[in-house]
Amino acid sequence: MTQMDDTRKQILHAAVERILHYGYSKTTMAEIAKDCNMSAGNIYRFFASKLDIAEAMARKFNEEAYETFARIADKKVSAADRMREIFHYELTRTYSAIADEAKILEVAEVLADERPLYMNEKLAKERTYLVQIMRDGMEAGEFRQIANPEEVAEMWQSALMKFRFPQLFSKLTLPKLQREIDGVMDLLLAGMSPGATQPAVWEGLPEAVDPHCVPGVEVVMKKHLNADD
Amino acid sequence: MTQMDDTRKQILHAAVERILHYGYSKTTMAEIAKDCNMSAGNIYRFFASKLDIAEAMARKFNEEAYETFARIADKKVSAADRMREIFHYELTRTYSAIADEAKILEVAEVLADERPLYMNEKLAKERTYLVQIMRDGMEAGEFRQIANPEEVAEMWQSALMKFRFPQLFSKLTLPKLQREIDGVMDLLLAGMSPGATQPAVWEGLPEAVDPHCVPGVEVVMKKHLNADD
DNA sequence: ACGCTGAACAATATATTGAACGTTCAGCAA
DNA sequence: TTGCTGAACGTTCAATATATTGTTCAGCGT
Repeated sequence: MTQMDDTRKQILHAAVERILHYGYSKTTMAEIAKDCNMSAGNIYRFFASKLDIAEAMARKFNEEAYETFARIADKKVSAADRMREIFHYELTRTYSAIADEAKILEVAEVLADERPLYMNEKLAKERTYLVQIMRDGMEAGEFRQIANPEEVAEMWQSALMKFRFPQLFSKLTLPKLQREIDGVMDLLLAGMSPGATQPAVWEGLPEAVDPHCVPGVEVVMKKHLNADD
Repeated sequence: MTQMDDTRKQILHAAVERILHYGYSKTTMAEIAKDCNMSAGNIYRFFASKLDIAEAMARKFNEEAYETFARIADKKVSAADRMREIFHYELTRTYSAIADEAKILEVAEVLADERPLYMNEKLAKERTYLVQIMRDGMEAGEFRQIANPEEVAEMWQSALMKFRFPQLFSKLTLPKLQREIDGVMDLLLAGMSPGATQPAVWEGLPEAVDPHCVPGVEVVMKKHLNADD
């Protein structure tokens, strides 16, 4: 049904055009429809909601990243450098995208708010590449043996969370962010080096039972958290 | 001038009482004043602003933490366990405080918003203890030699940022947060183990010049960022 | 002099209202 | 039947007016 697909693409194209120029909240379904010479109601035969248009926009934006991840993961350089390049690439890519097209930030914010599962999906997809690189590194003797690469990949993502939407989390400049992300990755990589010894299991406090258990979804707050130098 | 100090304490006490019950924005200077049998104007002889009362409240709350940090740093257990305990303690402490007194969250939010430098000060103070423990660990041969402990301490804080105000950043339960923070710390500690080799300096992309440079202050956003099964 | 009040002021928050918006769907057209 | 429209609905948004609040300070009492 290429007719349907074409119309979808047309709508998405018109929406991206407007959203990049006026922002997500300032572009209306009626305007997108007018750009496509159709009624607002008709858009709903192609997208279930305005949010779905934003998600499609993000998917398009991220496809490029997945391709790059795949290319980086297959590079013939050290696994450490590939790990670094993945996160460096993603940091620079999102930072510049937002710097160039400031209105993208609003889309990211809305999606982070309303589509947490999509964010999750993206993290999961990224992890497959991290795991692949880690296995390579283990095989090559560059990394120590890691029992649970999938879990360690999650820890990398956790430790590097604040670099994921640079302008949402901090007002640091790109060079500063790059130096900081490198610093963290230096430690993480050292922790995976062959000589590194996994620390003894820590007998922490007894696991507290949490009465305020809202399963599943992470939430992130807005505005200043700390300052720098 | 103990008279002055007493009045300050009285005001702070009344403010804390009200803020814990009604929240920061819902308690007015006039109400605090009435509780102290004085006029609102008089409060300003003891606190420069309402925000300063919130900051004093946080300082009081955090003093307890610094004492604990000092006690942990001097413990006769492995440096690794001390590092872990510092962050574990802080995570549990802030998590429970907010779980018990939900209104504290608003104070944290306001301060993070309006007093970034105070947050910074807190991080700097925490780092002195981290550095002390790291030096201990190096001396004991438990950690590898680290050229710049102050910088590595910053990287720890960066990697563990999301655990600092647990309920602001995520809706994960405390047990889940604890498992995740332990996972990240496992990696960081392995990276400081004597056998760990610091990765070769990474020749990253040429340092991009950032036109959107807002020096100094970090900003953090609100709401959902990702989800977790 | 000193400590404090309470009126006054500017800034912020709250309430209200009308318009605009996302979304649905009965019905028209092909 | 199928594809689409445009009116209708409930919600959200923006603008305005109103009230509260944080903050200041002239002046009063001690």
